[in-house]
Parts: sequence; structure tokens; C-alpha cells
Amino acid sequence: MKNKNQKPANRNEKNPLPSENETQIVQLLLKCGLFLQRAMNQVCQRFGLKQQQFSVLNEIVLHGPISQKDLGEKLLFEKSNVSKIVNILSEKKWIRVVVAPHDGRLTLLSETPEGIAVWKKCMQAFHESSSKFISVLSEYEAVNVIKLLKKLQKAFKRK
Amino acid sequence: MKNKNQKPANRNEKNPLPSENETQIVQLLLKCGLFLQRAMNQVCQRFGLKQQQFSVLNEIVLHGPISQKDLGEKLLFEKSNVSKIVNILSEKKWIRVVVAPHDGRLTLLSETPEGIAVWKKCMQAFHESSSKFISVLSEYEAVNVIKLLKKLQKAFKRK
DNA sequence: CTATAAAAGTTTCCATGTCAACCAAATATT
DNA sequence: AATATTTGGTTGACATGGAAACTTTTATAG
Repeated sequence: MKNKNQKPANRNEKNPLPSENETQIVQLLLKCGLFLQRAMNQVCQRFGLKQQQFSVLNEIVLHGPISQKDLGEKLLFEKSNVSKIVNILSEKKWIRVVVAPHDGRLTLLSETPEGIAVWKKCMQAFHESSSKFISVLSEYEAVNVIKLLKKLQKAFKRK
Repeated sequence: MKNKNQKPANRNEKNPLPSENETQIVQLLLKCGLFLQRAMNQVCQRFGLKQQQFSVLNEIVLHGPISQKDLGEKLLFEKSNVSKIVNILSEKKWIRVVVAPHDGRLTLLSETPEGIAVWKKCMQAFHESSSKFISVLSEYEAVNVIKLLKKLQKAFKRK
């Protein structure tokens, strides 16, 4: 509330330097991502989960028995990170881990009843919180954002 | 390339469960944020910077003498994090730190010539890399994304 | 004009994400 | 068939981001 008066420095007004569109988009995404990660971590923590752990659990619940490889590719997680998260979730008995029958390298992950239980509770909180954050967008804008982010995210996969 | 054949499991096709728009947006933003953070970290690292350190340096270069408080608010960084980053940047002599004359609690940060030098180089690499990632969007889509993300990001500030 | 509260930064502790090196199973090569 | 390469997953070292407690300066109260 006092920034303006405190420093009439014309320095601030020097060309906001719109900076190329692409750079700006990346910077905005980084900013939003960082903030949401913090916020969603707090939400999930109420259920004994970190945000990333919830994402993994969510993926397992929604997309059935899935391998760590596929998980990593879908969520764009580092594979070592996936491995650790899987360990934590399976220690808590929220997921089951079995070796794939046809390929001894693959581990197939599936949810347990307890896993579904926490997933449901956490998902509800997650959604409530998300709604609060996204409420500034109109329905139309929201749909639009989804379309654009999906396009981007798909491009990330192979770079 | 072989995912499809390897697992014809109909489990995967069970209702993609579109999940509410808001949740989906948050999840997409988290995903993009995580990925870009990793990618941009690598880019910046070539110049001895982490992505977040670059963001701070960038803010200081563009928006003149600024306090840690303002920095944190603008970038949505935790204040402890800002403090550490400022330390690192000032140790490398890329920024100057002085106590504000009218308020002994505030520290005013400004860039050094060396700071500007690395900033320029890093910014160029940052932009090149960003362009690669964002190239899937048309000019129109890019402008649109910026508008929407800015709206979101502004809403985050006060939650 | 002291005493209390608030604000800006700092420090500490902890969890965790990343990278690189590694292991084991499966493919490819000869 | 035997070896080499690739692939999925694990492990360990390391740095770092976040929450909370703490210090110091400023603002408020009585």
C-alpha cells in the first residue's frame, strides 16, 4: 500500500520490458506451479500425503494397474522420484506392488481399499481448494486454459 | 510406441473421469510447473544459477532497487527462500544489498555490472529454451495463455 | 515514554526432489 | 548359445525449498 510513495524512483517505470511472449509464459507457469505446489502440499498433508504422492495415488486409482515407467511419463516425474513415492505409498498400504507377469522388470501398481479411502477424502479437499483458486476464471476461460495447458504439456513429453 | 499393444487392459479405458475443471487446471499447472522447473534449472545452471535464483536476479534487474518483501510477494516465494537466494547472489557479487535509509528492517537490492552480464547471457538461453517449449502454441494462443495465467496468478497473491 | 505488538529478515531443522551410478531383467547382436 | 545393449527400477549423495522459531527494527498502546 505504500510502495508507490516510498519509492518514486523512475527506475520502476523503465519499460516494463514486456519480454518475449514465450519467456513470459514459462515464467508465469513456473510461478503458478511453485505457488500451487506449496498450497496443495498443505491440503494433502492433512491426509498424510504430499502433493506429488497424491498425484501418483490418483493416477493409480484412475488408471488401474500401471507401471512406474508409465507413471513417470504421464506425470512427468523423475523415475527415481516415482520409485521413492511408490515405496512410501506401499509402506502405508495404500497401493499394491507386483512384478508384471510377462516382464520381470516392470512393477504393476494398483490401489488398495484403504488407498481408495484416503484418495477420496484427499481428492475432495483438493477439489475444494482448487475451486477456490480457480474461481476467478469463468467457465469459458477455464475450458480454454485446459485446452491450452494440455497442448503445452503434451509437447513437453518429448523434449 | 508400444504402450498400446503391451497392455490392452480395458481398465485404462474406464471413464477417463474428466474430473472437475478446477481440479484439472491445478493438476495441469502443477505438472507443467514441475517440468519447467527442472528444464529451466538445467538451462540456468550453465551460468551458475538455479532457476529461482535467476528469477530473483531478473526481478532485481528489471525492477530496480527492491526489498526482499516485495520480491517475495511478486514472485510468490517464501521469505526464507528469498533470504537464502539473496545471500547466494550477493556472495557472487551479482547484486548489492543495502539497508533502506528510512526503515532499518528493509534491505534494498540492486544489480551489479557483473550481475547484469550474467543476467543477459542467462536470459538469452532462457528465452531460447522457452521458445522451444512454447512453439506449439500459435501467437494468438500464446497471448491468450498469458492473459489467463496472469489473471490466475494475481488471484493467488491474496489467498 | 515505556511496553507490547507487528513487520522484515535470518537461521535451523527436516523432508524431498534430482542427478548419477548402479542392478537386474529383457533384447539384440554375433 | 554368449555377450553386449537397452530398459525399468533402486540407491545414495547432495542441494534446496518450506515451516517454524528467532532477532532486530519499527509501529502502536496505555
